[in-house]
Parts: sequence; structure tokens; C-alpha cells
Amino acid sequence: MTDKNIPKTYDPQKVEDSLYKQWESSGLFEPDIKSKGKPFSIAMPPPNATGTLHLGHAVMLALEDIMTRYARMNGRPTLWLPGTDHAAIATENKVEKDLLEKSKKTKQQLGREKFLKEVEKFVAQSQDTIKKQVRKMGASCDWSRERYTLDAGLSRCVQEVFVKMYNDGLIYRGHRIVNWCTRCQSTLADDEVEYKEQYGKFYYLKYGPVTIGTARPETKVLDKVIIVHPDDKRYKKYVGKTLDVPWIDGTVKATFVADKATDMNMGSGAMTITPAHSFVDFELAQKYGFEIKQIIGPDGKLTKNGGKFAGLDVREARDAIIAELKKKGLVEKIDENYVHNLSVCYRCDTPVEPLVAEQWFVNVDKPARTWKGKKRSLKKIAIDVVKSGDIKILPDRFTKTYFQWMANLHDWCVSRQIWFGHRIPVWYCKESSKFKVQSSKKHYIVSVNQPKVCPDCGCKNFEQDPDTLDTWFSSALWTFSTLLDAPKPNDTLDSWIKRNKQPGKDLQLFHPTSVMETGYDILFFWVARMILMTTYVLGEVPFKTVYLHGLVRDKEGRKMSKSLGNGIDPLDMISDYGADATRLSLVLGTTPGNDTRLYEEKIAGYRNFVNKIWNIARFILTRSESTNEHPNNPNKNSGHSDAIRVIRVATLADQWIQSRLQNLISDVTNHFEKYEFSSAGEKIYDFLWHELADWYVEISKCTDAPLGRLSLAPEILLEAIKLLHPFTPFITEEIFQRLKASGLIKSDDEFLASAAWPKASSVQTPHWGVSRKISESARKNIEQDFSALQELITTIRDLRAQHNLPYSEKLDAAITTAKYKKLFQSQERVIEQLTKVRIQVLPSKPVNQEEYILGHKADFDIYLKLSRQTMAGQEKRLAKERANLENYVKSLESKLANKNFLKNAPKEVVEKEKLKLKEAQASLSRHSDQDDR
RNA sequence: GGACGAUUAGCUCAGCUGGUUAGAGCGUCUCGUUUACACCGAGAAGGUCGCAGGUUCGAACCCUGCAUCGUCCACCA
Repeated sequence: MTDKNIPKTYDPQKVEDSLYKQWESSGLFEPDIKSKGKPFSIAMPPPNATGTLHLGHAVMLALEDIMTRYARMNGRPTLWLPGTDHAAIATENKVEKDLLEKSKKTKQQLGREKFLKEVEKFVAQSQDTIKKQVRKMGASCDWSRERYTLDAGLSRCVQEVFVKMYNDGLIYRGHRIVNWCTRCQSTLADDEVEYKEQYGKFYYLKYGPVTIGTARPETKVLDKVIIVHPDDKRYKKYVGKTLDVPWIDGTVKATFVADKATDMNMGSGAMTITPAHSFVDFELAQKYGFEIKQIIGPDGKLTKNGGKFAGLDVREARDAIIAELKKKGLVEKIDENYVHNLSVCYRCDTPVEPLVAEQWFVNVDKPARTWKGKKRSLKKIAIDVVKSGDIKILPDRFTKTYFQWMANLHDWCVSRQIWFGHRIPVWYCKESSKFKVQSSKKHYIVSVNQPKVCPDCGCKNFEQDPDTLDTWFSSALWTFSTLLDAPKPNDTLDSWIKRNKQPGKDLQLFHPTSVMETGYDILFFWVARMILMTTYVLGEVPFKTVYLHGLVRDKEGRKMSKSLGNGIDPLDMISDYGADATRLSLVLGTTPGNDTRLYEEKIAGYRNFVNKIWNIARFILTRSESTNEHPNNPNKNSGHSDAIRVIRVATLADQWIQSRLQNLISDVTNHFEKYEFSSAGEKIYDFLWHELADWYVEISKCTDAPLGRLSLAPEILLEAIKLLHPFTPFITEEIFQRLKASGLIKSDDEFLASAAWPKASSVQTPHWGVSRKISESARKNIEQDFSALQELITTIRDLRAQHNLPYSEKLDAAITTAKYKKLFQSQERVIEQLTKVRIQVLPSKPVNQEEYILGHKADFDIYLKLSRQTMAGQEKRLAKERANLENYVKSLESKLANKNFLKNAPKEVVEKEKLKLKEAQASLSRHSDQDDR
């Protein structure tokens, strides 16, 4: 039986959690491997284990859930694999900060092991929160396959990959210039450095016969090479010579070298180089074999190479050195308003020091993997897979950005001097570990497990490298490391993967994944690295399509941030407006790759829509009860058996809504296939609100028979909520369950979430017992007729509004029409109900015209009967209407008089325009008739 | 310096390969106690599509230049 007490307002809080539990426990989110469809899979971008859900996650979850639910409803074995990322630096920073605040201890004071325990405690707690929040969004991901980047299996995978790369010569250890964060006490990858504009001083210093410019004099203590351009006549005489130059800490022997690296036109055209603290200078030093001496240490202070400035912080050293140089008269001038592009750590905003350190690197240029018949480098393969279309990036324009970034890619520094993360699988034998700094290959062994004996010295004491891997190293493996089974002790990477590529295994079924959906801001951090690493390890792409969404901003277009206090917490929105409305507000009205603005009114708007659907359902459900009470129903008390089936001829509205639904299904499906989720959603929105609710439901109130089994409403609603389900899973499921319980629809599906996606070709109308696909030609007639009916009704309503005629007053009207005489006659009742106007279709205009106000349309005229007073106001309106019409006719005429148009435009266009003109002219002439009387 | 995006109604945005009198939501105004919904209904007002050229029978859409805002990359002696 239908529940009589359906609340007027939909309350998401009451249904969402319980529906989610039912879905989850039914196993619906796990892929149906028996299904014969083409597998569909998404690896969820793992939220950081540190944080809480923010709007970026919410967008990601909404979009991926839409894709996932769509695929599932299409009968594909569907896997959306959830998980979390340990987010090495971010997490370590957070715990460090908490530790300092709570117990005033640094991590060093606590020690590595105890600190890591703290981290794990924090992570466990925070993961719990995140997972709850993901569920709140309605994400239909498979929790039975959930992963964490530090799981045993994933960690093993990371280490195996490291070892394999080392053995292939793709990972090496070297003294190289790296970005160093003095606060994190760790290296950073190139793209983990951000740039900030800052006003600072720029110094022009006298260095022997030349003037050099610098923003960082403190690094220049030991500069002793001057680079000049080989074509620079000013300095030709010096090239190759060595001079004694009075400098910061005494006198240095300065050598002139000619190299095109300098720009003759910039400053004095000469520069000194600081190999240890500048990327460009480091390269030059390597080219010529200059000495590389460290001036700034990892602690951000000058090293002993700083002479008498040793031990000073860079800032202090800068002032002291400038004071010293001034004393010596070596400061030529100081530019006080120099715009400095300061590099800072993306995690903690601390200025980054480029310095030389011994680190582990991934070589991206060395040919190492056979790809399409040729041995190629990681970089080449990564470029090729996008160029060849094996991976498609949406929106397309990011392809260009991707290539540009790849072309500029340097070797990737993967070691980090932090504790939390995957420890580097490198072992130093204790005997030789004291030589570690000298970087002699002989003293370490790269292996997943601790080696037993050192092949060099025979000792058995090993110490693992204290460093951990860049967090993106493990994320780069995410699409496949998450699909592997538990490794066996003797597994090598290859045997492990081979086993998992057997038929029926997850890796074989679901990799490459179908889509990688994520924000464009991590295209380089993550997406590019997955491509680099996965092609190398598996020999296949990690995903076939990359869908990049934009960033969520506030109403003013600013980034949401804690400091601005303009952030919106998706969970607040869910509790205020429901998950469905929140999801709609993040997906509808957005375009991939473009930023979107979010604000509460927008979410409230979609909440209203959700409530509207609720009330459509409420109407259909409650009205259906009267089916049994209807006097004409022979099976009045028979509950919901099939016996209630009452056969009736389809009305125009029935046919129309069915035609619209057919159209909607194919439209929406097309949009889904093209990843146009916003358009798909908007079309359904329009259908439900402005077609089903505003017209079909309203018209259905006009018939004798009540709703329910006598109309198509339940079936139409069912199909529509199937289409909407990927966007708003909760309310659609709730309505489905209620429709089913009411007996209004028959369905074998336990959940709407597992129902089959509607097909335009088989819209079922059980009332007639047959599938009633409407042919295209029939659809055209039906829609044309219905449009005419809508136009008539709207015109009458407009007249009422223009003339302030309240609906409480019933009116009479005469309609003259050639084309729609029969139609309007048959719809008299509907028209009367929706306009409170009784119409009479007449062959010609009525006699007493003074008593009528008029509406002229292309296919009909309306004469609304009125008292004389009310008539007075119409003159102005008529004049305006006529002017518009005249303009329109004029523009069409001139278009059709244009010979070039007639010659060049396609025939259909010309015909269409001619028809339009004819109609407009007819309309105008009727108008004129009226005015001339 | 390079690349990319944005510029359309008061606000937020659609507008797919050029072809109705450029659309939606919110907001505004008018009307409405019609038995699904006021988180509602009916109706209206509001735009020379950033500017200037060009291509075309026809441009919001294509081309060139410019402007403003934003993002990314590179550089920064």
C-alpha cells in the first residue's frame, strides 16, 4: 500500500545513511564479474590520509560516482577502487606540528620509531573520518578492495619497482643539485617548488674588472669563474686568463671562461657562477669540471666554506657580506625594488635552497624499455602514448600542456629525508657506511630484503638507507599496485605481475583502468608520473582516458583557503541540503578543465530541484491510491494485483511525454558517452521539472480518471529517475523503493542502482501491454501538436497576466485556426483547466469584437471575451507586438532578397526561411486587419 | 618571455562541427490561499555576446590585432 503520510518536504538526513548501508551490504558496489559486459574501472585518486574531505574531493567523488553508476547500470563489471594516500611530507609536517604544540617535543627528540607510531595513530583516525565522508557523498566504490599506499602489498610493490629500476639502470645515486627545504629538512621534486613574487634588493657588485648582479650575495663567497660571451669584444682580452680579485673573504683567483650561456645584453654581460646553489651554474660547472663547493648547508646556514661568515643564517650572512663589501668599496649600487621570484616549498611555504646533495634519481632519458618495437626512455614512452591516442586527455587542450611539461622534464629526485613513507630498499654494510658520503657504489646493496652477507667485506651488519621515497613514487603505481593480490615471499615483480595477469584476476580484468578522473592541478604531480611508471613496469598504459575537472572557487572566484575563511565544507552542505543537491551543484553548470564557483544559493537551488522530484513522486504515489477508490474501477478492493490494469487510449499528453522521454534517453546517453555530464544532468533537470511536472502532471489532473495505473506517470517517472540516478543516487533510490512498494510499477530490481540503463528503443508502457516505441515521423506530429497546445495555453496566460485578469474569474474565448481546429477542440478540457478559460473554436472571427482582447499567433488567433473597461489597455501592447513582427518580417525579407544567400545557403535553410517568412507575413496581415477595423 | 583559459542578462554560467527574434538558474517586478510541492505556480522586464578590423550570403562561434582578469611553464647574472 502507498504510504499516505509522505512528507511534503524531502528530508535527505532521514534516508541517505540507511540507503548507503543497504547498497554497501548488498555487495552492489563490488564488480559483477559474471556479467559479460566490457569491464569498467576507475582507481579513485586517494585522498591524503591526513586531511578531511574538501570540495576538491567532493567534485572528484561526484564525477567518478556518476561514471561508475552509469557503467554499472549498463551491465558492465564495474570497479571503483577506493583508498588513501600516506602523503609523506604533508602528514609528517602535520604530526610534527601537533607534537610540538601538544608536548613541546620535536620529532628528533621523540626518535624515529616512536614518531612513526604517532603518525600511524593519527593516520588511522583520519582515515576513518575520510572514509565516512566518502560514504556520505554516496560514492559507490568497492570497499572490499580498499587500499592504502602503505599497505604491505603496495609497499612491496614500491620496493620491487625500485629494485627493478635500479637493476635496469633507471635509478641511480648521485651528487646533484636539488631543491632543499630547510624546514622540512628534505629534498623536493622540481614541481614541488612554488614561486612567489616578492620585492627584494638586487646588488651590483664589483668583481675585478666586471660588474656582476645578484640577489643572493651570500652564496657568492667562493665564486671564482667569470663567464663572458665568446663574441663579447669587451672581455675578449680576458678569456682564459686568471686574475687576483679582491672579494668577500680575502682575494680569490678568478678565471675567465667564454660560454654562450651568458647574455651579452644583460647587465654587464658577465657573470660569476655558483655551482652548488644554482641549477644553471651547476650544469655549467659539470660541463667544464669546475670545483663545486657547498656554501649553504642543509640547515640553511653558511658552511665552513663561508669562511668568517660560517654558521650565519643566510639572511644574516647576506647583510654581513654586503656590509663587508661596502667597506671594501665593492658595492656599485643596490636596486631596492627588485621583483624577486622567490622559490618556496609547496607544503610549508619556506624558501627553498638549491644545494648539492647525494640523492636517488630516476633517469627519464635513458632508453630502458622496449615500446612498439624500439627501446625507449620513460619520457619518450610517456610522450608517445598520448601522441598515439592510447591515452586521451579531456579536455583536449591539456594535451599540449602535457607535452610541454614532458619536454622540460629532468631526472626525478625520489629520495626524501623524512621518516614517514616507503623506506628506500638500499642497504649499507656497517663497515663501509662511514664512506657513504663519498658515494662509492661498492658499499651498498639494492634489495627488497636485508642482504645476508656483504659481497665486498663479508660482514653481516647492515643498515637500511634512512631516507624514504617521494610520495608520488608510490602514487605513480596506484592504478595497478592496488589490483595485485598478496605477494608470495618468493615473488619477483615479474612473477607477481604475471600471476595477476591470468584470466579472472583483477589486474587482467580491470587494467588499464578506463578513466583517470582528477583535478588539472595534479596533471604533472600524479597523472604524468603514473604514465611514466606504469608503462615501464607493465608495458601498458595506466588508463585510457584522463578526465580533468576544474578547481572549485568561491563566489568571487578566489581559491578557497583557511586563511581567507571562504571555504565551504562539503559535509556542512550535505547536512544542510543533502548529498544529492551537493553533488548536482558541483557537476551541473560546469565544463571540464574550467574552474567553477560554488556558493550556498546554488546548492539551495538544486535542493529545490531535488524536492521538486520528491513532490512529483509524492503526487503520483498519493494519487495512485484513488485508483482503487475510483467508482469506475471494477477491482476496487483488490489491492495491487495486475487485475487493476485499465486499458485506455493514449492521450496526446501521454504520447507527448513518451516522445519526450524517448528523446531524453538518447540525448542523455549520448552526453554520457562523450563525458558531457553537465549537459546530461541539465537535460534531465529540464525534463523532470519543465516537461513532466509543469505539463504532463498538470494535464493529468484534468482527466476524469485519476493517476496511477490509468496514466503513464509511474513508468515515465521510473525511467527518468533511472537517468538521474548517477547524479542523485539517494532520492532516486528512495523514490524507486516507494514506487515498488506501492505496486505502481513492476520491477525485478532490488535497487534502482542495479537497474538497467533505459533504452530509447524500448520505452515500456505496460498499460497497453506492448512496447510502444514511437516512430520518428509520429513523434514529429505529436510534438508539433503539443507545442501548438502549449503555445495556446501560454498565450492565454500571458493575456491574463497583461490585463490583470485573476484566475478566479472564469472567462470565455473564441479561437480561430485552420491548422489546429480538431486539436484544440479535443483539448478543450485541458485548456480550460490550465487557463480557466472556456474556449470555442470558431470558423471565423466573432462579431462583437469590441468586447474581446486579442492574441495573434502564427497558427491561431485568440479572442478573449471581456468587459469594455478592460479593453482600453490593449492598444499599446498590440502596437508593440506589431512592431516586433514587422521587424522580423523585414529581416527575413532582406535575407531572402539577397542573391548570394539564395545561391550559397543550403536548400533546407532557404526553405526554412521562406516558410518562416510566410508564416510571419500571414500573422502580420491578420494583425493589420485587426488594427484597421 | 611562452602557452592556455576567461570576457554573453544585475549575479553564476550554457551555447557541441558558423544558419530561428542568443538560452538557463538565481535575483528583480507583477499576479496567485487551483486538493504534489511557497524548497511552489503563472507571467514579465533585462543582452549592440570585451574592443577594433577581416573572412562569409550569414559570425557569440572562424582569422588577425588589442585590452582586462586568471592559470600553468620557463627565466631571473
